[in-house]
Amino acid sequence: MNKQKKPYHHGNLAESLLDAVDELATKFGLEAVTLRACAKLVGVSPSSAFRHYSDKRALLTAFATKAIHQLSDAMQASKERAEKNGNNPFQAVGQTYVEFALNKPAFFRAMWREETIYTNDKDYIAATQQLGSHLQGGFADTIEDKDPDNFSPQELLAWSAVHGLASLFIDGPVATGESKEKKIEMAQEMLQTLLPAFGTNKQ
Amino acid sequence: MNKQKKPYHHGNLAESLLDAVDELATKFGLEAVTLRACAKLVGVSPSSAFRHYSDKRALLTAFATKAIHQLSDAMQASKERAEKNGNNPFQAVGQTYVEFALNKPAFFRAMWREETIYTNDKDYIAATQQLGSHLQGGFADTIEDKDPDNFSPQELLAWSAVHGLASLFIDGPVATGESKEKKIEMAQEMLQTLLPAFGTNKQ
DNA sequence: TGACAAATGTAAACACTGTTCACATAATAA
DNA sequence: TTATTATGTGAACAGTGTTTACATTTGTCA
Repeated sequence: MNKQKKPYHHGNLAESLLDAVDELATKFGLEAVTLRACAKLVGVSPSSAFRHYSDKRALLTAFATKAIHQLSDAMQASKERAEKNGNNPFQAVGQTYVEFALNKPAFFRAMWREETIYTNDKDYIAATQQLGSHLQGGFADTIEDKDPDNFSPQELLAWSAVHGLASLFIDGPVATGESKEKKIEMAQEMLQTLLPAFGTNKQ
Repeated sequence: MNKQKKPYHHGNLAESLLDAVDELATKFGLEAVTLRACAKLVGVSPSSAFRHYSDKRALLTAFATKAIHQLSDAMQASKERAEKNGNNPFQAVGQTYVEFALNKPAFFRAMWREETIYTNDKDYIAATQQLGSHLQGGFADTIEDKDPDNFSPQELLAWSAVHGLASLFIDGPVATGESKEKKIEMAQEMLQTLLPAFGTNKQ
């Protein structure tokens, strides 16, 4: 009956609150994420959250930042895997982007919410820049332009295509009733169609 | 001093509430749209809204539907203008899509919010289908496939590209500090880059 | 060791939110 | 006219983010 008395101090509340956002957003959607529900889930009083985050918005910003890092890591891994197996990294990375949105829609939504996060937060900006560079990295073998600071029209097109498809899948009227596998297949076809726009028409 | 006594009945409260959502969303963002604020703006008690909308979510659904119709109309007009002037309707329609998001970000956001609107609402679905057909209409001269029921990979690519760019502009980290004109220019370049993906490489 | 300061968690309150319900008023139908 | 329906109201409800004064623990330095 290991009922040990709970200590007054939680230990690492800041991180645990992020986990609570994760769990609630995954289970009930982002709109259902409430400061009080997070606190209850962690087993702590609502006001304690404000010792670690100035705002609910700050908490969501931290969550968005974490989500972006997850996506970055997934893309990086996908790129390396493709290179090792001799596959086109562009296709692989693009597909990973869409797949992430399909698997974790609440995370994907949380990342891009001008109105509910602090988009000028230092860590958030750093995360988006890292994501951008990973995108460019994935494109590197397919798209020639490599100015590391600016996105070329081709790079912007590639990012827009996968980002748009992901958004249309999870929030738009595209393929609403279809299975996840079907959607991934559609993503592959779309990426295939996109290749000729990059001049070097390698497969 | 035309201070006439306000009648007990408003007249067309349902429509006026939509206007209130419009005004508040445009001024303060979608997150600031509150049922009570809408009611106050219209000059009516908060509970009266529930005579016309079962929910706040139903109100937002109606607003989203209206926004989609606006976008549809803008695209239709843009297509006709391009055809009359001998321009590429694809470029015109695509640019209109992005421009709409830039000019009315709150409207654009409101359209695609699985979690805050009833996406299975009859009118909402009808509006999205109309939008889809207008998109296909705009692509008609550029993209060969014309199955009216299903989006071909090329059509999906085209929609994803403009939708993604619009989303990245208003909610993402792309071209954050840039002017609207610069962004429209970027959109044009992106659409130009996209043309080779459609085989028939007409300008 | 002890005293004091900093960090971290709490309870109670605040204004605000969406929503409901009994009621008031107006428009319409019989 | 009367009865019925549609529309708007005021007061209440639970739930929200947030602040404030206070409690408890941890760390620091004599």
